Amino acid sequence: MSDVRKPFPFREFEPRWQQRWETEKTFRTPGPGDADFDPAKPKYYVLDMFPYPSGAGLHVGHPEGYTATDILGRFKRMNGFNVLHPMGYDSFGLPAEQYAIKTGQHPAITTAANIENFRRQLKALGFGYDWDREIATTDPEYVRWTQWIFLQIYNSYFCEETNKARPVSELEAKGWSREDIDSVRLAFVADTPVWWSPDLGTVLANEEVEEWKSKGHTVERRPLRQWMLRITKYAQRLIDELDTLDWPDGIKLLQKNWIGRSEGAEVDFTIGDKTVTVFTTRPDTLFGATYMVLAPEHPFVPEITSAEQKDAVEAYQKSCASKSDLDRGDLNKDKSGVFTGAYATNPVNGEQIPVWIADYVMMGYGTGAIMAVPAHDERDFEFANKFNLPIVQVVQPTNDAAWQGYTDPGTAVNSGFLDGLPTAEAKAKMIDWLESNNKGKRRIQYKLRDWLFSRQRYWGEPFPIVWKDGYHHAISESDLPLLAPPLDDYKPSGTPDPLLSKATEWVHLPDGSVRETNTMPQWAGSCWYYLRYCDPGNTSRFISNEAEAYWTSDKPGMVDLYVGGTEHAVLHLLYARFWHKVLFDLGHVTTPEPFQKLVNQGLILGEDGQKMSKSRGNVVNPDDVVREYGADALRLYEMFMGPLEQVKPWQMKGVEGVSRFLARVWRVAFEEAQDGSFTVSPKIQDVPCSNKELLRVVHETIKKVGEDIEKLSFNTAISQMMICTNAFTQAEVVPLKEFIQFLTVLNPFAPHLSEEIHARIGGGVMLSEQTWPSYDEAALVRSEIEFIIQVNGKLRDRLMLSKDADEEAAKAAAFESAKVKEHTDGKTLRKIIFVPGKLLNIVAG
RNA sequence: GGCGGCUUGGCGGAAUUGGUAGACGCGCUCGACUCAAAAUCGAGUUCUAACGAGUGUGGGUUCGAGUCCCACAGCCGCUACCA
Repeated sequence: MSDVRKPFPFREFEPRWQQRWETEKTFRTPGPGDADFDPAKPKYYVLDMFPYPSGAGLHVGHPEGYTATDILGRFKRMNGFNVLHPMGYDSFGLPAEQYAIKTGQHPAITTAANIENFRRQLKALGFGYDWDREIATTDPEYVRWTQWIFLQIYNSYFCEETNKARPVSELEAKGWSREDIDSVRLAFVADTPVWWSPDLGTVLANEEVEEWKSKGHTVERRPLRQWMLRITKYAQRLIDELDTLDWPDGIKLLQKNWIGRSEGAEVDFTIGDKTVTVFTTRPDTLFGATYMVLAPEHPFVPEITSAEQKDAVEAYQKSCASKSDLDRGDLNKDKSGVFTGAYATNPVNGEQIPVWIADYVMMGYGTGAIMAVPAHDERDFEFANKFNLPIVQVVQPTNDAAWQGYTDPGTAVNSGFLDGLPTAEAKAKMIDWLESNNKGKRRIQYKLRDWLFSRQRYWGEPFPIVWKDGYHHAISESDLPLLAPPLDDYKPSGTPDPLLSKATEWVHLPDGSVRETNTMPQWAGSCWYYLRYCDPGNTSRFISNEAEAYWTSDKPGMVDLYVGGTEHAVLHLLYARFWHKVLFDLGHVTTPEPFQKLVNQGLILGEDGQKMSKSRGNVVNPDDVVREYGADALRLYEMFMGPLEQVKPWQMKGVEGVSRFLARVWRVAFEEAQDGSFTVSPKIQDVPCSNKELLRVVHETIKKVGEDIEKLSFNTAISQMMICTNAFTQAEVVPLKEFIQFLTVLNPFAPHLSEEIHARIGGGVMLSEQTWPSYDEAALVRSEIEFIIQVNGKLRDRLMLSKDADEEAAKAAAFESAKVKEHTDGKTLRKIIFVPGKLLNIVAG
């Protein structure tokens, strides 16, 4: 089937143009330091989320975003911008390592092969990337600067006064001790309970646990020494500075919810001689606290548990330890818990309340302890009912709702000095009371946790850290990049020791110090790659000041447009913002944010309307589409499917449709001879356009396509080009100048076909090097316009009238119309609505 | 449970500030070309025989609502006992 004659010879000319763009470096982007760099030219930085080069190759989701940015980039180029539109690979990652475990082959080999395949596929789609700027996060030179940035973070602390990162050398100068400095570094070591998978040989992030468990791997909870990044210090800035960005509201909200700011108070309860602090957002309900709950892992539990309850408590703790957070949540909505036998004293009224442990309280949030107010908290209410604990009303609902389980604001009752106050005021008054009596304080709590930054994998950046005498030390910058040595085998050892600990010679240094053997997570490389594109060959800095200054913008975010999938709404986009802010604080970059405008492309579903997946057998391979219909057809179809941001199903028939459109453009230009060769159509003539209607369509197309590209509304731009092509097809004469203007407009969408036609009809300089045509207002004007005539808002007739017909003229014409008369005869005229150039509505009754 | 998004012909989708609903494409029907078919070109295609009705459902505002307001339903994503 694949060898039938194609309506236009894309298999011949597409690779030829790709070759030419490559050898001539058509899309090379000059930057500061280059001989041909023009600093006066405005810049435009349009960025794709770079792919993980999997063994499966590109899927059709990749070219969706990539084509969109390519069209925009080519368009901006044609409009005089110096466009930075780069591509690279996020090439560290578990699959290459899993393959290494199976075969013993070094992951670098698999990775290189996958990158080569990705590059081939990307080039076959004709994207206008500057390939000289291509980067891979696994390149030693790239690793070097990832490690260098890590060291900047490691050598910084968060200064609360200035709300910024500062070098720890400032603390050294102030005489801080080594321990004190280590306790405030933005990169620090902590013993944290983590999810450890023995057969994968690594810890997993919370969000990875279910995925790997479902694949049959075992996962257990273990306290391990881990590197953490103190992202929580940036929580407030990460929320506040979202407002300066041109991102979809949904994504901003997602990030805000992820960071999860809540305002409330810490309240100190006492249990015997111990003080247990709880966090609450409802200090106004303190009088209604009838029991206390500690997380099962809370450190005080063993100490406060009574002898009678010891066995029950320990059994309960054990059963919780094996459950994942998800088990504790979704799968176990049913409340469970055990009484510890201890009682706590409520600081506001001295009441003794029982202390329980229950897995609905998490150690990781707040203080790991809560005061339970069952009357006004759903979870506490459920728990109290199950275990017959007292429920005391302290809020009077504002409506006639029942007070049991009423969680909305209301009026304080049974609450001593708070009685009669609305909730908001009661909260404030209680916090004042707690602070002045030294029983608690105002507290802002975030859901965001510090970032667990170490992995026990092999295929990641090693930490540029050595250990000596129990302290960690940065290695010298001149020793970067620090690369992992090849291993004899990549199988996990079955212990939580990182894989790199197998490389004993590498680990043990002559001076007696040992290397850190953890590696960085895959997120590290993607946190700053957009910076490296600006200055990829720099050997003395991660980005030169000149390149940074030129490619950055006067807006808070550096990159003008960033396009990628929603799956990165929180993690990648939050981590990259965090790193950028640290670099900003330290003076290495001049904008506070990395990405000014963000657009999420919608998922492409399979032909069956389901998510594409191997198991469903509905996956579309872009290589097949290119072979059958050509790269231009694939590009065009992906853009014609619907709005970029929308979820939409694939339809192979639709690819045929756009392919037919391209064939029609081809046939406007050429006639096919008997032998299958193409000759320029005699309809193409180098004459002024005398066809006013055709001229108008061409200029409307120039205008609309330009406007639509700016709006990223590619589907409507294509439909306009189809209209224009149909007009050319039907015209007796195709004026050369207008046809070339059309080809120029088509070029960003279908670069190969438009270049080929243009070259064959003798157009001269490559379209990719041409400027975007301007449209002529005069050509757009119609002398007569079809006016809509309504009676009582219903369409009754359409009349051709002069474009500037006034109300009187339109009215006169309307009352001539039989169709109008039919609906107005015998009625009283009440009102006339007239919209110039558009419509006349006769209100009669 | 919470948050977000979506709902327009047989299908993907168009519709400025509220102003011709269904652009463009797919599919389908008919015609031309052909011995024939494919391809191509041309015509038609929301439903209804018609009157009319029509943008998930019910209400509202307006001369006029796919678009604005209120209530409801259904799908899809993300998140999950966050105190």
